[in-house]
Amino acid sequence: MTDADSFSIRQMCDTYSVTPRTLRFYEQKELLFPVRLGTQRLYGKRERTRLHLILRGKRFGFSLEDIRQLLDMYDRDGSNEAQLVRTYDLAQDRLARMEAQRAELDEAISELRDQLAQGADLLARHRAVAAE
Amino acid sequence: MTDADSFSIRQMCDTYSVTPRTLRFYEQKELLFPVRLGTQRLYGKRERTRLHLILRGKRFGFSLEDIRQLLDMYDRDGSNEAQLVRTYDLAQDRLARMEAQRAELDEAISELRDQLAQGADLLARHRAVAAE
DNA sequence: GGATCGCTTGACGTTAACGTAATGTAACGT
DNA sequence: ACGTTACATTACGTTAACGTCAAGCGATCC
Repeated sequence: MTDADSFSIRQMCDTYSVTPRTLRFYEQKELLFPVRLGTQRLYGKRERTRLHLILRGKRFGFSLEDIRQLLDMYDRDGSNEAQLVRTYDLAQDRLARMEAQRAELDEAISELRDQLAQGADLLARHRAVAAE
Repeated sequence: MTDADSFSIRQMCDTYSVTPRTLRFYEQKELLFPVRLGTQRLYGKRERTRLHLILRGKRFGFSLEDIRQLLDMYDRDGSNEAQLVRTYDLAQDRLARMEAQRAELDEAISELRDQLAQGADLLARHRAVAAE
């Protein structure tokens, strides 16, 4: 921790439960851009939130390439309007997809709940028979 | 459509937007078990709901192996109690994970919404400047 | 000053989830 | 009978996302 609040690669790995190889891989794929102190990597606040978003994206089944585009969206310059509008549209699209995903997830959850209720029922009857 | 409501492989592909290769692959991995009429595959109602669940699972980032175990859960015999209990526990575990995922998804959605609001703001100011 | 520790950079290996190409056969129209 | 269509099997190829292994550098501990 040379400077202010920078993490070493090890601290990152421990904090986020990933391997060094994974972090270097993400860097190579231009998902992360740690500062270099000599040869070492230093991960500031920005890189940490980025990693957070990456891992979350993965849990939702997005590919790293998808995620990279999402991340790019997060820190666009906003200097020219066309660019800005394009980014905005992209984000809206993404939002719509995530809301759809949530609807589906809700459906899946309630189905699973039914399934569980049936299972509990079956178990109860099974025990009733066994107890006679 | 030889019998009652069986789908051919092509009908399946068209209905669910997958390739024949994918269906055969799922069969090889024991996720689907179409009936054979001679050499042809016939997909009944059961196989169709299974495929539906498979595709949904994929969209949530589950691996095929994960999904296979889930599917097995759906049509267990329930003959012996130990088995039944194990299945029940597994399902509860799965439910917990999905609910966690939903919470995370909600978080991600509201973050994205904030992001969008900021974007709209930036755009508005950008235009205000340009209009003077 | 030698060993260890933590990090580095290649480079090749691995697994999942299919794609693709080659070849074969069963049914069907003409 | 023949060609086309629709399906089949077998087998090798591909991409993403890392794992693993080899070899080297820089600081630190003894």
